[in-house]
Amino acid sequence: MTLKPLYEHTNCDECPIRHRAVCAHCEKDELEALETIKYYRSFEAGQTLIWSGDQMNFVGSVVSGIASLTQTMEDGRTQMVGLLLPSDFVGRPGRETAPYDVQATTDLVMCCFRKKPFEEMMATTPHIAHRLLQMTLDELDAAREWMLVLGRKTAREKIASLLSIIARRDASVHKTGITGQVVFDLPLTREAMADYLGLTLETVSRQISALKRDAVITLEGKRHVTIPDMGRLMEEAGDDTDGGFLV
Amino acid sequence: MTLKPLYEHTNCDECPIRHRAVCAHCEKDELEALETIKYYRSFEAGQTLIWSGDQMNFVGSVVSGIASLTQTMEDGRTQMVGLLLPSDFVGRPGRETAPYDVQATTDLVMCCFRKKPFEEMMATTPHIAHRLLQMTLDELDAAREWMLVLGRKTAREKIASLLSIIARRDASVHKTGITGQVVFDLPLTREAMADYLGLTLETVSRQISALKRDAVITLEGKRHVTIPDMGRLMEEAGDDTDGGFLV
DNA sequence: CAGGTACTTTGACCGAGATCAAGTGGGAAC
DNA sequence: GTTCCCACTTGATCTCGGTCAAAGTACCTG
Repeated sequence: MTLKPLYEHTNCDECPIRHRAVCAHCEKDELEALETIKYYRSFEAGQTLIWSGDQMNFVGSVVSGIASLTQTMEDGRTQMVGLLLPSDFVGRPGRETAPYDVQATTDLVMCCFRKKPFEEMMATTPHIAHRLLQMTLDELDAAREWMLVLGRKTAREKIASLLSIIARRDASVHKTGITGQVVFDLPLTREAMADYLGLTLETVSRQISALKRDAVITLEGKRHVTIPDMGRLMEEAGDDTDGGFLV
Repeated sequence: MTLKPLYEHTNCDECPIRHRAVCAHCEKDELEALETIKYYRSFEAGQTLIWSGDQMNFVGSVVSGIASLTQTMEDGRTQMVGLLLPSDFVGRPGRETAPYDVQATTDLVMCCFRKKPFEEMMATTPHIAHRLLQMTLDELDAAREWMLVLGRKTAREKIASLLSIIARRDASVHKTGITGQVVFDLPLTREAMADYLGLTLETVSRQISALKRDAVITLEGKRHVTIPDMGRLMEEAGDDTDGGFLV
């Protein structure tokens, strides 16, 4: 259970998520103020950072890795309600307790701020509050997109939707286009995908096999995915293909 | 198609949603500034205020009635992704085009602001921006709550969840407790409920009949609902009953 | 009052996805 | 190498909710 520090930078200038995180619009002096209240934490894959109902005493940004927000019913049924990628924000200023479990889906590094000082900064630093509003509105859009997926799409469309989102995000990070073929590693287990999509892991597995059989995707091992034709995948996802990819 | 003005007030002091809307935290002078850019509009039940993809040239608050946000796939499958009650905010500052259809589910009165001036005010009026952030975070929570409903609950639990939410909101508006029996009118058609819950209208109808048969609810006519025991309904919804009702 | 329209209910049947139950494969520990 | 473990795959069967179809009900209009 030894946690090696996976991060090499300690100041914001070298921060890989600097341009997208809550602090994106901060001026030099604001950034310096933030530096005084920030600290890094690492988590191992599978760890729960925060339990639903817990006191939240920090907020922060995902620096690397993936975190997920999960809701669980008494009988054990679980639904993932958020997938937090690098630069995404964790925590809710102005609220005492966490409404969901927050888990490290992969090994994870977070840039944390103690909650109180951060809230105080928000009040005095419009750039932070404004950026947080933008990010929250984006998350709300993403959540509503998922409501369509959960409520109305078939299992096959759900899988295709998830793959297409991961592929597009990956392409945008690596700055490769999304016209030709896209290659990436699935950062989620079949079970995590099932929890995200409101399916069982068996159905996830079956549908991935079906997409492979129909040459919509290619698999090397269980996790390494190649999408030969993004347009085809988007069709399978039931999305409008007439241009205009969001994000 | 004559639209009678359903609102009687024109200044913010008498506004019924004054204490909950975006303008809730505004000082007198800020309110006066808002008054100069605001105007009221009425819509009839069924009307579409904004089509997905449209230019949005106003934002605003629901004063009375109910509006809904809807996403539609090419083949006609639709999913409601937001239910906007009085005081809820419509529109997204900083974005050009609407991501969803906005429809009047009942007759509707909106307090509108032209978008440009409103965005300018937001930049100069921290009370508005801050309130909007709060409201957006609340909506995000609500959206995530719905993701659990859509992804993991049974048809019966879905209906019970919807009824419980409407009942609790109604109780909070009328300031009646939620311990004894709760009485309200369903503001949605069976089809709208189906679109909200990711079901068909037949299933909605059947499950409502079943809840009636099992004495979880009582119906007078199609829309007038009595909940004899809120605790029982919450159990049927699969929610934690151990206290702590949100909102 | 007759007829129309919009909303709702109910029935019969079917199929996508859940459930239950074996397997398979690959990496790590011994 | 062998064993264990865990993530994953695949098969057989069942079931909840969807689909198709037919009535029923309330309200509005002429």
